[in-house]
Amino acid sequence: MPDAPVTLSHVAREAGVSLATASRAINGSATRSVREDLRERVLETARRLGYSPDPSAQAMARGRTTALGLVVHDIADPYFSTIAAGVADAAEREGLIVTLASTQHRPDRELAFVELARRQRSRAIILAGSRLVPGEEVGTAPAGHDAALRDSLTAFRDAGGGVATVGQALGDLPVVEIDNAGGASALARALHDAGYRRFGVLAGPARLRTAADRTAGFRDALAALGCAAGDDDVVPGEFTRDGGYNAMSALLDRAGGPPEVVFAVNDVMAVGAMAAVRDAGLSVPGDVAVAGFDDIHTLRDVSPRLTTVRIPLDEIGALATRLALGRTGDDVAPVRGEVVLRDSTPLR
Amino acid sequence: MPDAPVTLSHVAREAGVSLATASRAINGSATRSVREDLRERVLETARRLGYSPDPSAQAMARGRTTALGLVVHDIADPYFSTIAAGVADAAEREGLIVTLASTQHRPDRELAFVELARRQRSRAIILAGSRLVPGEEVGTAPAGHDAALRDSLTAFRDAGGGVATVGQALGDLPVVEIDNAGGASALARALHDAGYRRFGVLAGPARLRTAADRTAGFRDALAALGCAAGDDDVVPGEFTRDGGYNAMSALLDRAGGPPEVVFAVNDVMAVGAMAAVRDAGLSVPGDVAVAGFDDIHTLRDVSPRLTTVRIPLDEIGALATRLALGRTGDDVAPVRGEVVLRDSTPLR
DNA sequence: CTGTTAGCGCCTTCAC
DNA sequence: GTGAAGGCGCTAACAG
Repeated sequence: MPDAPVTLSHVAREAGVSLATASRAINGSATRSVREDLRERVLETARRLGYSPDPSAQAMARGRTTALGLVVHDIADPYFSTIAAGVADAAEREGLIVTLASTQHRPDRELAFVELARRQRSRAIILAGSRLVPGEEVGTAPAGHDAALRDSLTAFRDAGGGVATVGQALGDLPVVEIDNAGGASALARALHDAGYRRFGVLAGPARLRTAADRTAGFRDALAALGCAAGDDDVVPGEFTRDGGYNAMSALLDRAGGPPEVVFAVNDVMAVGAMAAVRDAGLSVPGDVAVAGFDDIHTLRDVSPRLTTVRIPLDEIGALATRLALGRTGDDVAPVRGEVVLRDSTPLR
Repeated sequence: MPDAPVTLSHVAREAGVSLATASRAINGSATRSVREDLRERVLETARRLGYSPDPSAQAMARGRTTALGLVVHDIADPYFSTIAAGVADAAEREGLIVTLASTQHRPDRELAFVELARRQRSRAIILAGSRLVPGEEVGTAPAGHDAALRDSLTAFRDAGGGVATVGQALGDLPVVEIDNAGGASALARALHDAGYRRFGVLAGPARLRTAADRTAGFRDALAALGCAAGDDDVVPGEFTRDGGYNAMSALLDRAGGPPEVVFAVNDVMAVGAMAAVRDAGLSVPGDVAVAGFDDIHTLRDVSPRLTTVRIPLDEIGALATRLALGRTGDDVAPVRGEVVLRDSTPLR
């Protein structure tokens, strides 16, 4: 099976028709149509010759590609890989090719990839992962990063490209808006109902909106219930297993003993936190109860089973894809979390 | 910021040079070079006009793209997402764009994507995920599937494309060869050393080479030690959490009581298996010890901590990328597993 | 060293 | 309904 790239003109010649007819037969022009028998013949020889169109050539002729750019913070993180699975599936259904960028949490790479996708004339761009908290844009996040991203994506959109962000809105771009604050509030209330009164929070990275919103939602609800978590009970950390481990360790080392229950702002951190509790010779939930956020599928079976806020990550990818492609009426797709109480936070 | 795609000819005209010179200045042709002052001038106007080349046009003119195709069974599976992270990182370093295909375990989509990547003139293709066991290719796997895949990839390679497979070899294509059988054998010996004598195996899908190799490696080592697992003790199942859960449930329902230790051929199944044990009112490792394979990072903290065979998944992605790009001398990169004994299989 | 000229593979007016 | 011809943006021989 040698590789003499069979082109449209091969097919046309072989089928005894013109290039134009072959083209119209194979992807059905909007304006012109082709006589049935010719169409048949072209399709048949195309199949026989193993023809398939060159995406680059089509892209150039049409002025737009068939690519869908997906930008995530870290594809190894189950949060993102689950979303990516949804995107990949929906994109395949739409006949689009997914180009993936895993930025490893470096905002500059986020922007660089968006620019790349733009000049590649991608069909659409999906930007997953938290935006930044205004004013906290330091270090790896150049000031104005999100603004630059917004401008670039807006220009892309004005030029006819599809855009969707996942998490929180960026400008007035289409968004799958996750109710992080609301979910965390609901969790706080549920834990309060379960009898907990002394709370700790593993707050994640302060500069990430997602982490900040979950933390704020949780603390606000607690305050409303009259048992606010003090600042000492809120420990920042990375959005990772180790971040959760370290933050929980810090909380345990604190004078005054551990809180009754600790809310880690995502499941991955929660699992790290549980490990820290055990390594300290304590037990979950005996000594400290633990709750997370996301309901990551592969983490659902940790022991004790983890209380969390379920986010339909698998659907979010498909939703974002539809949104980016303008398949939905609205430009905002709200997604709510659902509190799932499990063994890691028994009634108290 | 409107989006009037500025092309090379705009830049050339504006800089007062020919199209060819502009092209050479911007990309640096291999053969020709450009006078310093002209180059300077072209680059400057390019920057000023916000020019950036159209990848599709370049692809067409050059006959090759800058895309790296990555094919996985399921990007939501941590095994693959970890590999993908490595690939994404290495590809970015090489200036390549990753196009992702998540086939959802459908072999036909695997082939379809490879063909797509070929006609797209991708720079390289990385095929991750298990090959099939010869003779077991039924159902969703048309007979000869792997052969077709091999032929297609070989043709791609002969035409100058880079190829790497991950897991086991496919024809004589470059491969990151994971020693699944050896790792499983070592695990069997380690468990035997730890005092276990009655073994069960959650064997995964019989048609997948990876699952079959791990199962065979484990059983062979046991046989050599004189305490072979009977066929009744080997239960097939899906390569997922639910697959592990169901297979373990079946094992527990069996007359004669559970084995002392159960080897699940991957960590995800092992976690499902643990859940099944608990749901049956038994404990791990008190009633049944459990071991897995892969050492998935996010699963490292399940309780009890999971004994497994560690595979350096994060490095494998980078390795496969280098291999596909011919950055390494050899065409075979062997990867061995390392047994990691943890709390889920205490000394007995 | 620079400019001119063909294409790359396909789509799409435009005539027929 | 069909074919011929031009052009998408860029590169790579070719001349000069």
